[in-house]
Amino acid sequence: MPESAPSDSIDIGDRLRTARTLRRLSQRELARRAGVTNGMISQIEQNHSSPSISSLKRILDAVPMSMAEFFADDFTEQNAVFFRKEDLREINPANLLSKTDADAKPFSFRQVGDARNHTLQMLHERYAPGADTGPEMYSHNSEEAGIVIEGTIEVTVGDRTETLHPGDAYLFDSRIPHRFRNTGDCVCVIVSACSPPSF
Amino acid sequence: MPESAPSDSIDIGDRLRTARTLRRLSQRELARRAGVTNGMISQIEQNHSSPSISSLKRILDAVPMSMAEFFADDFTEQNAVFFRKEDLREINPANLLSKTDADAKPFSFRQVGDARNHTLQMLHERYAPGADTGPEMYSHNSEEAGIVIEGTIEVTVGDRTETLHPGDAYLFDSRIPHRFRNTGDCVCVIVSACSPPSF
DNA sequence: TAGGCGTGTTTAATATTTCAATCAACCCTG
DNA sequence: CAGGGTTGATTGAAATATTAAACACGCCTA
Repeated sequence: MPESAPSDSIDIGDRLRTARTLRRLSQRELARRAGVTNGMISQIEQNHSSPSISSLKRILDAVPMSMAEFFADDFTEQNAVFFRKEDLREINPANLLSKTDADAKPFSFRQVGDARNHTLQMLHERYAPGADTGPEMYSHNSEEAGIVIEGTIEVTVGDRTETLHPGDAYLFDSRIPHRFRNTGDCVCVIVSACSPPSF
Repeated sequence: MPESAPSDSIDIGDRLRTARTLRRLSQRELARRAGVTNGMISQIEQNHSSPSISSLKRILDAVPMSMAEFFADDFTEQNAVFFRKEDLREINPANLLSKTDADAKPFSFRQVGDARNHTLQMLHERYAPGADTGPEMYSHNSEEAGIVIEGTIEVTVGDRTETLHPGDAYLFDSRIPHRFRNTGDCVCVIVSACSPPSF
């Protein structure tokens, strides 16, 4: 009757409990959906029994969560729901090596969570006055959208150009060449989303 | 006594057998390393029993393979060792949308396998005459190296510039700005490696 | 405070996995 | 062809997972 998982083994119990509580399911509710007993869920979560693959599969299907997700190394991070401002990760490659603060750079793209684990990528973007992404050669096969929060930005998509102000928004197929230019004299902030992720 | 895995379930048996034979292990050898019986391996591979997590973990540790790898969706591809020329995937974003053959483009980067699953990325690169990556803004935190196979290429790393000929090679920290230009009049082919992967 | 409803946990019975041993087939080599 | 090596598959006994039901606790309301 193992009480806690040995160090070289995965703590199945903890993982299952985390997965379950993240979805705000009770043991009974999850058990009902999975077609197993609540007692079994309890035993597994306490590492009092090591479920068979078929059992774990049925349970995870009810969460729902894939086996691959369940056993992924960065389990908790991958399932995070809330992110503090300072936890948004800068993904503009040009900013990564520099010691100077990203705020001093022409643009900064801060990503919510880790897009590699999701089909939706959300960015907090910041364009300094004069910043210009240039004609975008990188045309990922996605859709992207955004809303201007602060400042103004000139957006070019295909042959159409508009200057957007706070509250304005855009939505287009990423395959169309696109370009962002801050033609104003103050910082522009945008919240954008892209699906599937482009980085 | 289930004979074959139902469609909504994972074929554990097949996966384990694939993992085992990929490493050229016999059921008995794997069993010995894992500290289980060969009969058990046999039963699992035939889907005559659904192993407990702890058992599967012990077995996979002996392969060795992580649970996450085992349950990854692209199981066989991820463990591929040999790749035919035509299976190298183009990763130059500018080439992906175009219907015209990548060979007509200024550059083509063909990746061996899927770098996302590895810490080493190898590319078969092709530069048309006049092709120029431009001053590389993307400075990933990696090391990269390459050998020129065919043609000539002018490589700039930091403040040093050299023109390399077949057989010549380079090795540098990717954080240093770098640029590749084909100043010759014929195609240049390079085999390069990068670790960790940059795309 | 009693009663109902919600948790998660425990327990004895049952179903399944796992072990140890055996079986059957194949490939060598003498 | 016999003998010893390998391989993977099978079988009844032992160990373990899973079930169904009871248990214990907290929370609300009458």
